[in-house]
Amino acid sequence: MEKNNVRNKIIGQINHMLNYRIIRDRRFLDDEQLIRSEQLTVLEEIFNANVRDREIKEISSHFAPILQNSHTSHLAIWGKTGTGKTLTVTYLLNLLGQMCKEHKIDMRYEYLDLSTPRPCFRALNDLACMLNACRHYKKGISLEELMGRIESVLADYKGYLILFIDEVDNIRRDRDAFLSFLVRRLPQKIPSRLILVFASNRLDWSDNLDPRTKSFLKINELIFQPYNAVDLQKILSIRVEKALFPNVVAEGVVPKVAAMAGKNHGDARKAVALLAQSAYLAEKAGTKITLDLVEQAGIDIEQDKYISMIQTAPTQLQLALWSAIKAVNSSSKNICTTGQTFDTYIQLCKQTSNRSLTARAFSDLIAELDMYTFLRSKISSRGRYGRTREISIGLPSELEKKLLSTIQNNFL
DNA sequence: TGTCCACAGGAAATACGGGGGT
DNA sequence: ACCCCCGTATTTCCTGTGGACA
Repeated sequence: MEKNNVRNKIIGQINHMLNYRIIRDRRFLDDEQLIRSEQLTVLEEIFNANVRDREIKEISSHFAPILQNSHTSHLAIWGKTGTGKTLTVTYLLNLLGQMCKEHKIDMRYEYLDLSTPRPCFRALNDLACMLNACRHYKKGISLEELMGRIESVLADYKGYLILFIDEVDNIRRDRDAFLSFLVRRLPQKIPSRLILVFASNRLDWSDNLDPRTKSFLKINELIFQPYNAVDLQKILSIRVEKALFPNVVAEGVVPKVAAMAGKNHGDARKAVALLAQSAYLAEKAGTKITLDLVEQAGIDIEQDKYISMIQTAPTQLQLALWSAIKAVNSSSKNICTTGQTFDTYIQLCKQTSNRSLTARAFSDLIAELDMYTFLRSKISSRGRYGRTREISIGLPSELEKKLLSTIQNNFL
């Protein structure tokens, strides 16, 4: 009996799902899953919708001289994440590559992705690998040696060499060494005509640079503005068309998604993520994508952000949040002081056999949690009862519970 | 008006750890 | 393999502070 019930339920659910399919091709809701050529197709459609016109114009006119066999300067690109720097430049350089082929001009282009921070050594090593100069080394090879190898593989190449360095500001430590190699040394050692393209999401990345290096970079600057709501709508419509079945999107959904993403940072990736989550919810609920679902998706994403942030946070920060939640909940007024929280923290450290930090360090942790809005803390003076932070948790209780259980799981 | 609470938060000292040089 | 160096995390030490209370 029981079994049959379950069976029927499952079958019913599956049938229901089949009738209410929303997502046709999930991959188009997540760029990571698209292969290069598909990414470029999507991008082409976006460009066709007149998005990023100004930037495209600038970049192409910057590189145009190559086709007449004359030289052009380096290029620095600035823009926040999700403004399409990487894709746009990659696309244009590919195109340029084809055009050069047609014009029988030697052009080679390499893309160095520094989206995860790494020291000078790694960056150079990666660059060398891309140029087929050597394999990956952990260590045991000097910077000098690496540079030498890079130079020697390029020794015979006389055409244009375009190096696109993405997220330059991610080089820790001797950024100067890396850059001055690229900017000052490399051009002198190799016969090719070197054009550097730097991308970064910090406007000030070139500020604390060796002035000599800086002056060698006769840099042309180009700024990618965040997408506005209109651009985002165009981008989203393309995704809707590719990823979803027809007629599953309610009136006004796309503008709403665009508006929500635009209000934040104009980050296209976030907009697409929001659409994806809405679609997922709709499929689960067996309805069209409605405005309410978009709203819910926004909340989900927001909450996920908190949870993944705390999950990847250092253990001490997790403990601090745990103790803050615990202390606040056990207090009568839902407010407690730094001292109370710290006491709770010490207990928790004992329980979970973790080393505990000093009150001073703990106070910094609280400040950090406050900064990331995991909690509220405001300094208040209680006269002879001292001066302290009044700590309270400002999160929705559902999220608070989720956070708490995530943290606790980490300490099992 | 002075005292004193219970911390905040700055500065300097010190511990730590990973990676480079030899 | 070993040592050194440097950036970061944490500790130590310290000065500052607003208002209740006597």
